[in-house]
Amino acid sequence: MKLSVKSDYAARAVLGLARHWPDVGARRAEQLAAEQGVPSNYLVQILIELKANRIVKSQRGKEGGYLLARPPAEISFGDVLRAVHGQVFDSPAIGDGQCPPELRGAWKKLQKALENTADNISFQQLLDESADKEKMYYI
Amino acid sequence: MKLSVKSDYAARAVLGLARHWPDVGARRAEQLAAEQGVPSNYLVQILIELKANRIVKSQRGKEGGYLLARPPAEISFGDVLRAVHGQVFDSPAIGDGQCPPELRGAWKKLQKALENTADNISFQQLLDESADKEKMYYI
DNA sequence: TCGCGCGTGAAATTGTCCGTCAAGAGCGAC
DNA sequence: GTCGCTCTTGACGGACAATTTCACGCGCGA
Repeated sequence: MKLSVKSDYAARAVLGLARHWPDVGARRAEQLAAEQGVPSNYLVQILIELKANRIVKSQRGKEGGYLLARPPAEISFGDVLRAVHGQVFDSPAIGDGQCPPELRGAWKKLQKALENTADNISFQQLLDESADKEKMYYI
Repeated sequence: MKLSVKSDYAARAVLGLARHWPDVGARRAEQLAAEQGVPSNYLVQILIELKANRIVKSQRGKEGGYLLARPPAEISFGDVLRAVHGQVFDSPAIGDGQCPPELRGAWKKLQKALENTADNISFQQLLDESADKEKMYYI
């Protein structure tokens, strides 16, 4: 029900990187953290998890930093959520044999609904939204 | 996002009570707890919250106990979830001014999806499901 | 008035989240 | 090769919520 700030931070970081796609240069973690209002030491941990799930890539050394591992259109909200938590949605009831089967079905329905929604939001869409909004201001 | 066992316990309790609707007698908390595999002292607290939200009623004294406050058809999963936690879905991002508006929109989309799904599952449906299943075994 | 079961709050325990820190390892520049 | 920059990794600790148990007061029927 209540999701952690971690997922929020992760989404912000990915969006921050997506805004520079397909820029060649990598972005430093600290810079990204400052820009998104996230404690940098914490963001680093999140970025590592994102990297383990092939959502971002990293580059060491001078001029190093992070960049997206694939185009924003191929990264969904669900991907990011699954990267930082194990799953998009989890209820102890689903794995509990004591739970009546009707209830388990209900929990799974909620799970499906959330996963489908999350998987259908790509970061490309978010970029397009902000682009549209700018255009509106422009007119 | 992992939701707590509390919501699971609450759902089980309501379903347990719904199975006896519209029986007149109240069901004792301890009996309900044993039947659903829930620590009884914890269940009592949950029942109090459910009562505060007009989902169940209580009766004191001998022959006392709990019973549904309204027909199972008028109790949704969303009602129960809102009773035990404050909201069905909450992200710190939604109330955070630092969060880019596109992201806030995305979080709200998830929120809406979950709430709609939860509100569209009534406990009457769950009762019907289990009835259907029994019928299938019967054939 | 007595017994039964609800009502309520407090305490103990546990676990997870959030954030920080420090030492290690790879890459490029010189 | 050495130096500086940056990621990498693991550990640590306080804060906070979830889970559970306990103790005692209250209301209802017999």
